[in-house]
Amino acid sequence: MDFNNKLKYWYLQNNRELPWRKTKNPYHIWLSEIMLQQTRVAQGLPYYLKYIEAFPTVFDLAEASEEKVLKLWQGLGYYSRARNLHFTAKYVANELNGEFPTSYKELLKLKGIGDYTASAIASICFNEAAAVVDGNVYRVLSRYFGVATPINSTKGIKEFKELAQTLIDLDEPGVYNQAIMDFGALHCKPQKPLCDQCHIADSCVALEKGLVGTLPIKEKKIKVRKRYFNYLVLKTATGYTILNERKGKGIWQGLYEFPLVETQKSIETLEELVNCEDFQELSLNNTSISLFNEKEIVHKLSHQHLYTKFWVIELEKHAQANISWDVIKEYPVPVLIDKFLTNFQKNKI
DNA sequence: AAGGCGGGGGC
DNA sequence: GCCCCAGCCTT
Repeated sequence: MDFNNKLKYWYLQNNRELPWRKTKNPYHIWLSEIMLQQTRVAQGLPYYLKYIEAFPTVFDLAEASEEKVLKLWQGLGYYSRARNLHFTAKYVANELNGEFPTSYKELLKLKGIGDYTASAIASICFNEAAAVVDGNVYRVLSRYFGVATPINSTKGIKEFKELAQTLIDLDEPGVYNQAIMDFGALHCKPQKPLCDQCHIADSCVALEKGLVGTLPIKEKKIKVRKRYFNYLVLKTATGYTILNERKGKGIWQGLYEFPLVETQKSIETLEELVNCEDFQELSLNNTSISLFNEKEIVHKLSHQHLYTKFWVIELEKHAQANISWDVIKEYPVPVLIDKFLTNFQKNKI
């Protein structure tokens, strides 16, 4: 049997039952593929179900507010995916009459759709022989064929795409693509792969040469930056606070947060906080300020560690405090803020 | 070509 | 602590 038939045979017996596997509706497939970028199936699945329910068609998604789209995405991370998703939904609904493009080449032009996602949609929905290369495919191919080219180098990306393209099943490209990904996710896993019960182990180069633990090869490690956040949680006597939308390029674009005082190192005293320029700009006088979390909260992103303190500020009124505590949970916020809100409101009762 | 972008889970 | 996850976009 060929490599592709062996994988399809494995898939026949071992595939996961997932909601997006019951359909070829490009809207559903697109939604699932965007959500699963750099995301485990277990984490993405509940979001997929929420989205299908809230936005049954691409028109529903197109008509939704950006805030609603981000709110339902809250917690899934990489929020540019949600913004691009919304942009593309509007484009497909308004410019393409709700019909997704039907080829790899055309799909690739849509915002938020790269090589992987265009290949996935084209193969699954339209039977086009476009090979997907995701983290699973890199691992399976590098091990089975003993390819040591770094998977995140320009050369490696090209090489693995070409190799994958020579292997794809021409009759059922969509099934084959999902088969190799499921095989990578469930069987040829990063840690503790199931080599002793693998049906293609006899022709696996990595197993033969003892390279299963070292392949695939990835170069460059990301550096983690430390940041020190102080959030000013206002509480007016009438029950209002301030939330700001994060703009610009950094993390959490489009999400909301309390007024932020960022410093170069951890703030230890109230006096230090009050002397910060960003604090003084809010002109808070006659207030009572207390530190909510005695122990700094460390919120870890893949490339930043955020050392965070929440300062609760009670005051009579404030010109900018226009968000009622009653509706604060309707705003899309980072997980860091959401966890605080849960704790804060629990303690109050 | 390199860097930025979340959050969770496994070990 | 480190690595990885159905990657993409910007510079």
